[in-house]
Amino acid sequence: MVILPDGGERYLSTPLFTPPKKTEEKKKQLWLFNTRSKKKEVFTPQKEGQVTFYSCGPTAFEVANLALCRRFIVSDLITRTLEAKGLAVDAYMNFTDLDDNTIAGAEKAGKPLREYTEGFIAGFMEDMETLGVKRAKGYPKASENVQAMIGIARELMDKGYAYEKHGSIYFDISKFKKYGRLSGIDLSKIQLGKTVDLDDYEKDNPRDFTLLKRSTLGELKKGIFFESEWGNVRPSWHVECSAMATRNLGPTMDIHTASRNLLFPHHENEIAIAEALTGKPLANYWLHSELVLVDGKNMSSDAGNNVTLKELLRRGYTGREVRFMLLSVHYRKPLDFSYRRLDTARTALRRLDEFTCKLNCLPPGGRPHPEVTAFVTAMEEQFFAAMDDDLNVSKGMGAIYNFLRKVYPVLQVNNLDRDQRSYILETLGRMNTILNIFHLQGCPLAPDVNALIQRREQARLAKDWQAADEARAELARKGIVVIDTVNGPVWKRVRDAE
RNA sequence: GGCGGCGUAGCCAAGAGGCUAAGGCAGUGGUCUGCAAAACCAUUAUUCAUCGGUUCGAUUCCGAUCGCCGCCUCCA
Repeated sequence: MVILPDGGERYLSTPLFTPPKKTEEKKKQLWLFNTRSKKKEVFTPQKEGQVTFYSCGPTAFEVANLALCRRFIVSDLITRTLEAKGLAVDAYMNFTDLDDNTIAGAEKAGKPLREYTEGFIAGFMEDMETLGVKRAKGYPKASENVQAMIGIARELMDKGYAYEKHGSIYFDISKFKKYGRLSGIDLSKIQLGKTVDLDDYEKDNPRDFTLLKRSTLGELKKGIFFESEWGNVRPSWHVECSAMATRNLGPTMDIHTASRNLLFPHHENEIAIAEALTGKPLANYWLHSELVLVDGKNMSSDAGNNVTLKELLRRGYTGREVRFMLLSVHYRKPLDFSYRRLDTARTALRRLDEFTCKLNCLPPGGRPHPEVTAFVTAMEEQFFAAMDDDLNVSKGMGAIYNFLRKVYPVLQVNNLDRDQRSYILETLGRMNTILNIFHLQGCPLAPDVNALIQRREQARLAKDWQAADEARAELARKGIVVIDTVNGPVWKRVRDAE
């Protein structure tokens, strides 16, 4: 329930506050696009009030690029939206620290595997922090769950879903009838060997995938191997995710998410492994975010058009600006990255900051505006309705900008009282639990800064422009910009650290 | 070849069978201002890739065409 600063008598009679109960309930449901059904579905967790959530994590062998960042910002968006609805989210995200890439990378870097991957994991966590991504409950690592993976292979062998060949264990796709349902792939029409050098494998059927890979000589020498009844092996990516997801969240999780490019074959294989064992769906809702492009082409290190978050930070952009840019396109649409786009996000964000800053700096003594409270309520309603509609951030931002346009002129002439001001800030705060892009904290005036601002004001009153400009220059040296408004000066930091 | 997706103003981006096709950025005009910077206000698509069809009515549904993107069991 909304707390109305003036007691709300005036507004309680408006239609905003008297919607029929039923439609209100209906509106509050969260609709998510489920890849499995290719439709928006009402989200209902298995256990009331609780959500189990798994997100395919990064491989610890390269610095996170924007495509990866987007994936986790979307997963953060989902988590935060669920939490804003009062649900407790059990979120897990894995680290793939044991696979061809990490082993090859460590080899090339001349480092022990663990030391090599730990470096990337630490860098990744740093990136998530700068992007304002909430921490998951757990971050399982593939290398620390190998016994469970070997156990899965054993069980699949027992159930007749897997076979051994030359020391490697493969999953027999022909035994799993539901294979391909999530991605809608028709195995008989697939072009074999399109991206795989089939000569490297000894599978019965090229469509089968690896569960455990026989260790190579090089791996044995480095101690990267795990003993099993079939000899020394290491697990494949697919069995890793399957094991870590079910181990932490049970046979069926509410939501499994990652980006589109993992849909096939990875998620299909993950499902085959898990469901062959349990007979239960691996996840009730599959959510896939779209890719990040550069000039219309998929961003990847292979394509040579990689842009990392760290590179953007080096260029002076903030994590917040990157987050805002990545958030501003619907998650199921590709996002074409460009610096122009990032600059646009920066400008838009600056305008939002300007608003909250002015709101915070507003001198007391304003008079209540008759319509503002209704504007705020409308914005909040529209915003959360947009989020409930498959996380439509663009639409939600539209509600915010519309609000801004109505309220700015009011703010401009200080026609807001204290209660209205805090009502706006509280509402933005609620929306910010999802967006995490607003700067809502007040402008605490450091005494020396305050003194300078006062000195400048005195000088301006006395029309001593030279002294006024000196004070402004002094403030600039401290990284403070003063903006003169009809309500007096407003100040802000040139660059907010975050 | 198979599967999936996209094409809305200079750029970005929502939308949905019929109410003025949200909003952002840039542009233009104005207000404010000692200067400066910023900000605020106003304004910018007879039209939604093209061509057909369904319909009283489609940009929204269906079909075709053109263009672009992703995936097709290396790895992630």
